[in-house]
Amino acid sequence: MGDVAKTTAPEQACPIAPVVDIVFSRWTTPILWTLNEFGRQRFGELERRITTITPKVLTQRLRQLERDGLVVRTYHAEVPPRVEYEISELGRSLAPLFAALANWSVNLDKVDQARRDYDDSGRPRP
Amino acid sequence: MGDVAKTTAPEQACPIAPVVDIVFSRWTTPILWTLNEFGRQRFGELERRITTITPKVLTQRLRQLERDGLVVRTYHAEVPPRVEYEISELGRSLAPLFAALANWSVNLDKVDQARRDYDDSGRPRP
DNA sequence: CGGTATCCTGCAGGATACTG
DNA sequence: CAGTATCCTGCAGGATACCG
Repeated sequence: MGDVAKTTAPEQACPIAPVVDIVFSRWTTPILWTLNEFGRQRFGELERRITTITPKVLTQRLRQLERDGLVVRTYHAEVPPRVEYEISELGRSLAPLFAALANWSVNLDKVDQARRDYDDSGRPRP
Repeated sequence: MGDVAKTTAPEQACPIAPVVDIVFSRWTTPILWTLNEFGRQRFGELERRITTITPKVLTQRLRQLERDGLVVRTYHAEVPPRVEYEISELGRSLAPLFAALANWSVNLDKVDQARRDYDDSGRPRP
């Protein structure tokens, strides 16, 4: 014991921050969601479904997710080449999390209302 | 029916994206977590607990969270001024979500392992 | 088809200084 | 104490072009 001191990560006394970094970094949510919803699919399909992402960024994020073990990449050495991505077992273990997120969506209109209240109550105030 | 076409938000066919934007935008997690853990507290306390955040950014995020109805700000017109922040009812409704996140932390070492495997297996490969 | 390689840009967020 | 006000910078991510 001793060397895995965890270094008490600077910005976070917050134990969930590491998970957030992995799961909710930019673009990862739509990618994982899409893979989870539509199953194994090719690069181009993902590109078409996540309409505003560029191939460069899609590649970057997929690599990151693959490295983190959340996504599995399968390369088929054919002509033309075919690559398929699917969510891994570990990735699938996020499902309850995503479900919880989806459930919380019922509160979105409360957020909207709060924003309206805040905005036309002239805040920020002293 | 009809007018709430949802506009099929460009980047997301993904229904959880809006929640992610609200709850997991930069710094909001440690702030909400801290407020949830240590209860109502003053600006300075938050600043000290979230060690690497600057006052400017802390203010920005707190305002955002206040506007979204997740945090309540109370201003006491004393000398010196005293301001307290606490998590709102709506904010507290995120607790199960955070719990789910915390639970998933058990998988962090799997992620670590996956990274090690990926890295010293010489990937990315064709 | 499934990516790289380059170049470029906006803007989140840091540093620093000041105030009601 | 609890913020603003300024200024400045890095780098995530867009646009575009090309390749095995």
